[in-house]
Amino acid sequence: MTGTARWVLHVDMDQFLVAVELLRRPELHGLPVIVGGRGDPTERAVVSTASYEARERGVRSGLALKLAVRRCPEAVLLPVDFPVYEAASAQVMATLRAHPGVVVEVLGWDEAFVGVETDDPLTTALEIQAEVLAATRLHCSIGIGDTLVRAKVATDFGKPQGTFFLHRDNWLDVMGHRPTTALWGVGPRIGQRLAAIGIETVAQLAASPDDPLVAAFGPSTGPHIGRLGRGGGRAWPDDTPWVARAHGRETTYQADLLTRDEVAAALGELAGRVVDDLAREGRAATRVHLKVRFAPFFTHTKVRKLGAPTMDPAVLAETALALFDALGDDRPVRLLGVRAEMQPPAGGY
DNA sequence: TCTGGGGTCCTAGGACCC
DNA sequence: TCTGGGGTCCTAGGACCC
Repeated sequence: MTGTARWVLHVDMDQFLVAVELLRRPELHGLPVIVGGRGDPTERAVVSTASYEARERGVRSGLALKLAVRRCPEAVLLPVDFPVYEAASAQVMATLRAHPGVVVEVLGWDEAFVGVETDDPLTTALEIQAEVLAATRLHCSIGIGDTLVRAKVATDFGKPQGTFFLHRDNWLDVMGHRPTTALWGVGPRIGQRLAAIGIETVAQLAASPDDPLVAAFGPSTGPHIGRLGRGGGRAWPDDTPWVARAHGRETTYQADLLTRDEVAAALGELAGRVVDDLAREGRAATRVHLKVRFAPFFTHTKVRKLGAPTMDPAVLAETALALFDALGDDRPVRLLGVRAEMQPPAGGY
């Protein structure tokens, strides 16, 4: 037997929300299916997940439902059903943790990093795919890498229902010619700013010294982006239980809010829900954030430290309304959000 | 033409203190 | 009257992720 090594598997469920819906609606198999909002294309909402058939018609996550049905009029539209997906997700994660000798770091509803020590990570990946399928009747793709970033990026090349390897020896062969935005953690804005300093591709980023990156992005983000380009960074998952830093609630209103009274009532309702979330965990708020999107398109965020940590929804709502008034803007309100940062638990995060 | 709702982490710049 | 360096806290906002 050859020596074992540590590998990171990135397990990602295929078209997760749609796949869960197909379990209870098998007759929809092979059809363009879209899960989003309340399933009503006339409402303000976006696509959460589209089936592969719908993706072929140009429907993507984040696309407005109105536009999605215009692109794919024959699509079957389903409302988002959170409790069902949460239950399926819990089943998936429990299946991963049941594999002998693994360390599991959950990334979201439908994905997780799995650390394994083995001389044959591909066999482990195939075993995990089979175990998840047997337990949940759901398919997943698995990226295998020697770092978290490489495993995460690899998954897309394995979709659907496949696997893909990315490690230090093939990273630049596979990724070098691609735009920097192909990296996990490099979005359109950072991509633009990299291009402005002459870095267009992953290979160019990987070859860049830290200095210009620090100058452009700061002492922490700069070197971090450079590491992303080399596929470097953390090489082992962290299974420490997750502790929330903040809780927030936001709502897009189907009809814009036009008066201060409407805004006040909406803030009271949002603040009440935030307070419920905090109370459930026995946590105290330290700062309140208000997010407002005016019609059309303009987002404004305000932050204020509370005089004393509070879990009184009236105080939270008053604080948020004071912040709103301070904006001094009387345009129609399309979205409101209230978020509370929380005191760290004893012992810190 | 229309853009959800839940989060995380980082930076810039000003205030304030020693 | 003008001038420091360093540190910390706070506000406001940016960017990214699923």
